[in-house]
Amino acid sequence: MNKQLNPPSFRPLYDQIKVLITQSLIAGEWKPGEAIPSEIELAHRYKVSQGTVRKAIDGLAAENIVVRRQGKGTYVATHNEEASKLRFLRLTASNGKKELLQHQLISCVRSKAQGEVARMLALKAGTSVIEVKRLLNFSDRSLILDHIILPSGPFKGLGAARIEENKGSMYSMYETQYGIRMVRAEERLKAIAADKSSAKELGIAPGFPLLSIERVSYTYGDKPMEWRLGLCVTDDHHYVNELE
Amino acid sequence: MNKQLNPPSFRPLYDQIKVLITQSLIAGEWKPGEAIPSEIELAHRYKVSQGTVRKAIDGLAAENIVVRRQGKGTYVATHNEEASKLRFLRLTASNGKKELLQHQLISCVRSKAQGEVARMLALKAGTSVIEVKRLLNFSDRSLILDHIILPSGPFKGLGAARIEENKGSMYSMYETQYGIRMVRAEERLKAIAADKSSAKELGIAPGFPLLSIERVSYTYGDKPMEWRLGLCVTDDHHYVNELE
DNA sequence: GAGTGGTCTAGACCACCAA
DNA sequence: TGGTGGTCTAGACCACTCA
Repeated sequence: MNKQLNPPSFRPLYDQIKVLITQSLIAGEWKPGEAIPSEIELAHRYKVSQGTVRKAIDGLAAENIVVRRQGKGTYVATHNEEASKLRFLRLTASNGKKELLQHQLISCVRSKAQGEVARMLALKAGTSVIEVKRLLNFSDRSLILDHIILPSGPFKGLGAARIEENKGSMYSMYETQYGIRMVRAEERLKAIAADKSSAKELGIAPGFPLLSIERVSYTYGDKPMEWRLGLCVTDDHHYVNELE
Repeated sequence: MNKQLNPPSFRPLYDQIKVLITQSLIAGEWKPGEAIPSEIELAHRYKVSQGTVRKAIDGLAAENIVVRRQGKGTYVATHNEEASKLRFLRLTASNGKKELLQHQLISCVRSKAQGEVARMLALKAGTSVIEVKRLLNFSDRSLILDHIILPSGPFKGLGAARIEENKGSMYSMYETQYGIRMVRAEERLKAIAADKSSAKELGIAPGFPLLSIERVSYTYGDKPMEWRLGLCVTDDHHYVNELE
């Protein structure tokens, strides 16, 4: 009868709890790798039942923001563990063998955000950014030429030295040095022909087909924080994907 | 105390219910597009609480096997709806425009499964298969050269005529004509140079970089049912992917 | 208004982990 | 043995759809 015609959108309780927990995460109340309070504790804090907190945490776990460990507790997800360090790297050897991965820094300079990249990172054109170029070597063969662009505001002090210290594990470094955890990423793939300079860096012939992977990574609250273009040699490697 | 040392693996009730529902799905008790019984009804049937059935269905919904519609019921997912017809097609125009998609059949012949493809489809080498080649045209430009291989057992009677009848919507045809719904797929992407024959079909120069997408699709119970190799022209298109 | 899925609660019990 | 997450239940109530 006297209901609102357009109820300003119903919002489940567990969703609101999820937001509250996310805010604490952003505020740094619990850092990557640490445990968050138990479900019962959170239930008391937010004055809801354990089941509701549970459902909120389920959502965070589904988004890889948090990791549950039965019998132990719920932990803030991290890129530091060896297993999840390369979470976004989908390139594997076609023969299935494991490989040694090394990085080789080419350059790390400051510059200004421009055009498409500025737009994708939601920055005004001209904003100061850090631009990194590097090679990734798989078992001593250079297979990926990475071009990474970061807003220099949040990544103050990031330079060649820091990158080397962290052995090229960028996502791990973002977390430990800057408290910024990437939650998800969007990629656009296409096949291109290697231009002269890329060919030289990768040790292949110009015109060689390369898999171009453009990636934008997002942190909590869906804020874009990293743009990356990887050019990959895929003669004996491939990019794996699971469709559901 | 007197617990089993290696409890033959604990299996939650809702998981068992999920299996039971899946079996009914495989048996064809409810066909794609139809509604399955309500949660309460299923709860009675399996002698469990509604919450448990609910969790089972949650799992099926997460795997896109089933679709929930609040206030109406739960439906067996289908590829027939216009929206989900191209669920596995990730190629979009770089300018974001919508495009008209048409298929153009090149050939459809019977042959024998061999080597890698036989292995990926879990078929013995020499098993009879159906081999389809076709072009996909985006707004009048040929962009994908598809090579599809299907076991001929489950797809009896599949030929050029059937494909044309269904206007090239393969997944939709598998469902409506054979009751086979693809649940998930695995893809391997790489960049290659177009060979002579592919270049001719696609109307490009030999050596032009192509995005090669090899896909194996699985039906209920993780049974591989289709192998597919798509060669894509990506000069003004790209493959989109979301990493979580 | 009846029926369906969606939310929320409260409480019991199970499986896992660590001390 | 105690604490944590995981399962299961039973029941109340809410939001959506459709006749």
